[in-house]
Formats: sequence, structure tokens, C-alpha cells
Amino acid sequence: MPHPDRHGEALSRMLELVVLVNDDMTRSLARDGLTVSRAHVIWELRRRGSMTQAALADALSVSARNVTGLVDGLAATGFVTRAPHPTDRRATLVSLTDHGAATAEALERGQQEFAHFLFSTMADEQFDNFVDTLGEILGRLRNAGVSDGS
Amino acid sequence: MPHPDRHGEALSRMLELVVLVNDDMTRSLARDGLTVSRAHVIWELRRRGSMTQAALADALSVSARNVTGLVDGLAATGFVTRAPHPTDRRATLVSLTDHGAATAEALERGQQEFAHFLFSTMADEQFDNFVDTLGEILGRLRNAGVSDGS
DNA sequence: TATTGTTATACTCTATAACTATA
DNA sequence: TATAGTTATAGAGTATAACAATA
Repeated sequence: MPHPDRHGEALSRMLELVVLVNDDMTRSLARDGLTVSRAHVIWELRRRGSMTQAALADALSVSARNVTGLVDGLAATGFVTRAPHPTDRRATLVSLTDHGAATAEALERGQQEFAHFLFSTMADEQFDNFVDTLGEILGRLRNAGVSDGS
Repeated sequence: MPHPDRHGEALSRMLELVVLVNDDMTRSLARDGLTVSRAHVIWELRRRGSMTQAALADALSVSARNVTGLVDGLAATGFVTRAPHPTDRRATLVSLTDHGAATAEALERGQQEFAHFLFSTMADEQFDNFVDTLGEILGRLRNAGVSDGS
């Protein structure tokens, strides 16, 4: 087992990674007139098609109140539209506009390029080990919703 | 070089890691009555000692306005105190109270335990590779303040 | 003139609670 | 009764701009 001190160094690097990735996404999305939260909405609509706001709230783990606000913003800037639900007159169907769909594709392309930028020069063995290790760490974090991080 | 598709998978895992680590820190800090931003203030004060608000703004990459708010909150809850700067009468020195210092130590212990929780069962070789790879990725992100992430 | 910190103002994200229209 | 969505309200984090006190 490695020196315990190295564990702290590894965690520091992970925390810096969190910050840098977050900053990078925020900056990059701002160029498309988006925030991280709004991009999540677009992302879900692309993956799963038109949805009611209740379904969006569920998919994004966010309150109904927040969905209203997020959809308000996205509708005002032309990324999504609201339409009455065909059978349930209480509900609203949220869909991507053409602009929203094009943006979703651009986001996906951008993400692919970003992944390439990060990993493409890495040797096979190193890369595989990295992905596996990420998987192990994610497993722990998922199962231990509780812990004692900084 | 690995299949390009695996790059996307690696990035997905990294993004999930960002979310989980963030959630974990938020939940854990809430138990001490802290938020991530306020914990950063305590962290810097522990690392570098008492500082003026201007120095804090610099260290945290945050606006002067924000420092006022953060210090207000931390002072109201007894983690820090404000005192006049001995030589510059414009400035205010922010210091940890005993409670703040004790909290800072607890945060550091918690972070060590968290690192242990994540890494202690890992084989040497895997762990070393992981740390090295994190370093490489951080290097790229630091140097390319610009990129095209999701 | 420049710097330190505060107040004023505003935007985003988050939440709960009350309310309307429907199921 | 229960669900879908909105409005009301609130708190945290972020920011810029104007201002007072001091350098």
C-alpha cells in the first residue's frame, strides 16, 4: 500500500480536477449562452425526447419550481418550447427547438473533442487503468452516500 | 490508442465524479454548519494565517463584495473575527477564532479519512498510475484555460 | 490617484409552501 | 385526494458599480 500521505495528494488532485472541469464547462457553455443547469435540461431532452416538466424535475433531481425557472429561461432564449400535453391537460410538454437541437449536437461534439483532448495521447494501459480506477472510486462514492470528505 | 468511444466513457466518469465529490463535500460540510465557499475561507486562513479581505479575495479568486458576505456569515456564526489592521487603517484582518481553528483541523482530519476511504485498498501500481494520470490531465487543463468541454 | 471595504443592485440556482387547474 | 405547474418568498453564491475612508 502506498504511503498514506500520497492519498492526500491524490485527493488534492481530484479536488483540483473538480474545480477545473467545472470552470471549463461553465466557460465553454457561456459561449453558447448557456449555464450548466440549463445545459443539463437540453442534454436530457436530447437523450430522452420531449418531456413534461414533472419528468424533467425527476430526471434532473430538481424541484418543480426550479424546472419552471429553467424552462422559462430556455424558452425566452429560444432553446425550447412549451406545448400542451395531448392527453393530460394539466401537463406541459417541453421540446427542443431547431436551435436547441442544433445546440445539443454541438454540445455533444464539443464533449467528444474535449474527451479526445484529454485522453488521446495516453497509452492504452495507462488509459485503461485510469478508467477502471475511476469506476472503482465511483462505486464507492455511489454506495457510500455518506462519508467525511473535506 | 484506445477506441475513441472509450474517451467519452472516461469523460462521463470524470463528470460523474465531479458531481458526486461536490455533493459529498456539500453534505459533509453542512454537518459542520458550513458551505463549500465558507469552508474555502477557513481553509485559506488555516494555510496562510490571518489575512486582509483583499488578500482573501485574491486567494479565493472571488470579488471583494463576496468576501464581505462570506466573512459576514462566518463572523456571525463564530468561525472568524475581524480586527483592524495594525498599520493600514483601511484594511481589516480576518482571523480564525478558536472554534474556527478547531473546525479547520477537523476538516483536515476528515479530508485525510476521505482520502483513505477512497484509496487505501488500491494496489500500489494502480494507485501510482492514477495519481500520475491525474497530474497529466491537470497539466492540460491548467495550460488550456480554453477548450470545448460539454 | 489608487486601494480597502461596504452598500446598492442584479442574476442564477436552489428550496418550501400556497394556489389553480386538472385527474 | 393527488398531480402538474405557477406564483410567492427566501437564502446562498456570483458579479459590477458607486461610495467613504484611507494611502
